[in-house]
Amino acid sequence: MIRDSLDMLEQSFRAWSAMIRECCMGSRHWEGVSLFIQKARSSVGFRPSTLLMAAVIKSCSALSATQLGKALHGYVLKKGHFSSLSVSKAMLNMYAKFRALDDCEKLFGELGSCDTVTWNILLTVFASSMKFDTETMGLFKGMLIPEQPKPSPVTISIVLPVCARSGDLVMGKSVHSLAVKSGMDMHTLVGNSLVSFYAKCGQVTTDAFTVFAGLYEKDVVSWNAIISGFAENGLMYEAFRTFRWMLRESTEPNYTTIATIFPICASQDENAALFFGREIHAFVLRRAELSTDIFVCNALLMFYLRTGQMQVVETLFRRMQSRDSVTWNSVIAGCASNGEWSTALTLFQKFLLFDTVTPDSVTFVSILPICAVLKKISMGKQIHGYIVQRPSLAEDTTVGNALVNFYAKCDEIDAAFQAFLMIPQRDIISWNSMLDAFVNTRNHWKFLNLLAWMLGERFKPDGITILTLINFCISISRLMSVKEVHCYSIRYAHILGDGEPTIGNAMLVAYAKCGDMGSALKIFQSLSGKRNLVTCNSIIAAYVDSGSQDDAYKIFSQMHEKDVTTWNLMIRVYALNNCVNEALYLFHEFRDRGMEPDELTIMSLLAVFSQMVSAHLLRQCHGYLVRNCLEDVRIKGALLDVYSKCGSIWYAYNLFQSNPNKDLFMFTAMIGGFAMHGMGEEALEIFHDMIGSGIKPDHIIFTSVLSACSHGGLIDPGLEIFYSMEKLHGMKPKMEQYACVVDLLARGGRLSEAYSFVAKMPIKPAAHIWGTLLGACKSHHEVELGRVVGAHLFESESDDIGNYIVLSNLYAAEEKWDEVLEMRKLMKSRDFKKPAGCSWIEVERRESVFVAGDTSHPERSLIYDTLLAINQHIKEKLANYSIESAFI
DNA sequence: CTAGGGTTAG
Repeated sequence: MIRDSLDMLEQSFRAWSAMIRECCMGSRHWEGVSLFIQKARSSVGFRPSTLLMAAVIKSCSALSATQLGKALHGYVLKKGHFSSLSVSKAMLNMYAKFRALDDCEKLFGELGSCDTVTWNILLTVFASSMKFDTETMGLFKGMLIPEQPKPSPVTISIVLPVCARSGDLVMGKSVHSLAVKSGMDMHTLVGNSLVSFYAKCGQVTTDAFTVFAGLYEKDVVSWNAIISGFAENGLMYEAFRTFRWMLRESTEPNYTTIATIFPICASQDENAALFFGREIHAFVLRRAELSTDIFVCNALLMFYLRTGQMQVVETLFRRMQSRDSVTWNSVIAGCASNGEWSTALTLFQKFLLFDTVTPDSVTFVSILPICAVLKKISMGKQIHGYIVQRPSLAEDTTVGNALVNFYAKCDEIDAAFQAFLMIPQRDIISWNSMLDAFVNTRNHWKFLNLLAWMLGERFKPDGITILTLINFCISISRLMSVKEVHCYSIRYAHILGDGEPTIGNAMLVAYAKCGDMGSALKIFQSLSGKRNLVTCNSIIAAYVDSGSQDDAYKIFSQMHEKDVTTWNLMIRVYALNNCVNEALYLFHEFRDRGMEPDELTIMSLLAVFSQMVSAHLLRQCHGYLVRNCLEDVRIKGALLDVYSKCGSIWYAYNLFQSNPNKDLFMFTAMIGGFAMHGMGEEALEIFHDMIGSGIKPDHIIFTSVLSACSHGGLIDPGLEIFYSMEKLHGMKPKMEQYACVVDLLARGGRLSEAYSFVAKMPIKPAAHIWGTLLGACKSHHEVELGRVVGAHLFESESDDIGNYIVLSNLYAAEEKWDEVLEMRKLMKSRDFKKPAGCSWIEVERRESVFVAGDTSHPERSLIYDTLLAINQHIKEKLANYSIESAFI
């Protein structure tokens, strides 16, 4: 009776075991594991076989169920009847898949005896974590001791990629010789790994090809390895040739071959890319097993994305039978790099609703920059919330980096730093991103602290860190720091190292911006062999900033390739130096070459029009802007500014009023316009409107509004505004604002008040402030104060000749001839000469220039007669009107 | 245990 029951139980156990094994082997992992747990819990006498246990552990590993895995481990230890190595190996594999390094090592240590496969598994775990390359190689060396199991071809193929990614050619070669000694080098697997290894170390044409050519039996992997080796080293032609050779040898390409050869096509120039790409597309279509393969379809998609053929992409994407996360990620990223950001976002939302595949780390790394570009801040935060809930995403370094950059680009520097702190394993990109964010937000101390922390953590700065450091130097504009970074990068071969001139370019810009043109030029010369467009544009920009128009033009004329930036710079320097004709001529040449102006071109052009005071050209330009939709707020601000400079203040005001979303620039330009036209009341009114609408004022707009007050004679309202700067807006006035107040008081005749204001200034008054005061003394006939102010002025060694003349004229007007003589002597001793007054006019495309005292113009008698007549006319008119009414 | 796809800093 009992015996029968036991038999029945035994039979039932056997049936259960069979069922569970069937599930596990048939990829019905969840079912298998659930059944197992159910049985193990309910039946005390259940003794699963070693084979069954191994199968269940494998399923658990396939399910990525970490907790369940640990429970199974506990169960195995408790039961203790599993003698075979296969259970331990399955367990090791499981922990390997979970990336649980410690558990793996512990388990490995507990194993009494182990075989090569066990070693291989442990090696795989170490090799897969990227951080333990030295440890992996140490482990491998431990295997070479005589009593340990011999390395197999698989072992070699595990350690060689480790050597490759740490760039350790010597180590790889010793692995190679080990393989030769043990006769494994003819093994295809070993050969393939060697080909990949040598190719990754830049030795494709030599070592890699020798190994490849010597392979006794080449499989499709061998071909793929050498083809991608050529491709990685930029040898596209060789890659293609080998691909054709492969077809001739009648080796059937597989999905990897296609996925390798397609990106090569895309990297060719446009025509070649499409030619080769379509050829391979056709090749794929002829083979059913390739055209339905998701790898191949993804490669196809990526090819058409990279060549910008969005129509084809759409069709392919729609027709794909199954899509995986790579499909979605490629299309999302591809749309973004083709500038179709909103499409990318829509696709992402569709992906979230797509239930069979879920977004992974790459999805978020791609989508966060798009949120930043489109300023979808709340969406980015929602995504952050989604990430936080999933440890596999939250612990991913690349996702963390993307979050840091997202917050940094959205001006949420604190959130960016929080995200940075949350990254468990920071890499060089994490540090560089955070450093860059601190530079861009001018958090100089935080930047320095972070840099110190980074170096303390033994992170070696790379080229991008250097670029960030250079930007920091520019930001604090300290020449000594630039030199320090320069020395550092020389020591670490960042400048002379690789072929890229990027760091040299940045260094050039930094020297120029810190005022050391000599060093900037030296860098430019040292880059001679590898200058690119950016190098030339940078040196031109440096010349433009220092006003050296001729030097800029010398570089400009020697450049065989120019982009919009090049032209913009050259047009700008002409505009800055009042060379309006050259600027316009250059602009026409630019247009004749079929190039399209951008915002910066227009800004330079507007500066030209404001020099020319040509409302007519300005209206033409305005028309062009409207037709080409080039109307961002900054351009509108500039347009408004130039309209008012050309005297069309009501045109400017209309433009201002018609703009529904006015920003600080708009208000600044409008107030500046009113200031220029002496319309202080109007300026004040819109300034108060602006404050009321919640826009935060900056130093520049205070300068504008103060100068409006001073030109409009609104002394007390001006003073009130000045004091509100610190009281209401918490801003410390700078030299410009002090100068405005001095002008305000002096112009209004409150000279002694102006003088005591200057005397009480918390910063040392600049020479031009004394100059302003002196000018006012002249207009208000204040000789005594003029003398005092003059003393201050010449003490500060001003080289502005205007001041000497003003003071001299002041003395002259009061008939103080001795002092006049004194001034002339002083001017002579300082070797000043007054430049001749000059004016010019353009009539029917011909320019006429007039210099004081010059009578060389062919039509001078007509001109001077007309001038006389006009003067007469004005005098008659003025007799009838007050001066004020003439300006209304 | 073995080649191989998509992403982030300038």
